[in-house]
Amino acid sequence: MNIAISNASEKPIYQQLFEQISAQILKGELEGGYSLPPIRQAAKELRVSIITVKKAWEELERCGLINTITGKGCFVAEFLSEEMGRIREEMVLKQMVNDVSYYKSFGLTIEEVIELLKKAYTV
Amino acid sequence: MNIAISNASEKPIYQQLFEQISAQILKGELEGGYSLPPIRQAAKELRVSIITVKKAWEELERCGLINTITGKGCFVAEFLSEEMGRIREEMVLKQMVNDVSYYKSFGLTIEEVIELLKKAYTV
DNA sequence: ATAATTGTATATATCGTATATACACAATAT
DNA sequence: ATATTGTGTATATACGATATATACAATTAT
Repeated sequence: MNIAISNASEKPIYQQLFEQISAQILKGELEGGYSLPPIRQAAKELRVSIITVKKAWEELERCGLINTITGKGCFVAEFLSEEMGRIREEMVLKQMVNDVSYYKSFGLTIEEVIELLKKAYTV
Repeated sequence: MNIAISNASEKPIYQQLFEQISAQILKGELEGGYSLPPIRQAAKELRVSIITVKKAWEELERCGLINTITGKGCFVAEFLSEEMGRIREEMVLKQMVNDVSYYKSFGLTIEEVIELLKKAYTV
């Protein structure tokens, strides 16, 4: 499990977990059928409560990215690679629409936003 | 006062207020020296507690966008237009660096992000 | 002076996040 | 079969951020 939790981040821990795992799944880094670490192990490794891990796993389940079976474990769902690409864009776009409303409120044109974005991307 | 509060938004009310007012100031829509509405009036108009308004105004003060004088009111700070542009970019860029980390985590290149951004901008 | 208008401070309620601990289900060893 | 271990689940608690109402202090207008 390759996860970095930041306590400094304004994002809640379960959200950080969710985002990083879902990104790994949708990049194909975690194959379909692969078993996520048991929540106790993940919790211990990340020095976090099992409830927090569970909450993240629940979000993954809700998004159809994993299948949870009580007593067995949590398994990465199977996707065609084109499907993965679509879902990935969908998730990013959804967030982006939110983000963009903020940029727009400052009266920035899309050209200006793109210029700033290039800066932001290199940070 | 031209403000839209959404209770559905995941952003806290005071944050929405802060963002919208600061955008208006930095777009030059609210001129330097202009007096913001008294917190009670703003609170009544927006159907929100005066504490919530105060919290937003405090953030504006902290960012140097307004000057608060007890018993008198809150006044928009004076800026040169080039200064306004700089501050505006600064604020947007700061937020953008945050947003971009999410896009990056999905392994998207900057070109892909720009394409999605164009879509998001038209929504 | 005093009343009205402005921002400020204190105490309270509610909700989301995070936690520990006890519970229930499934697989495995005996 | 059944006891043990490993898995996810549910309940109760703590804490912090957000939002509120009400009382306080400073300024202005009369």
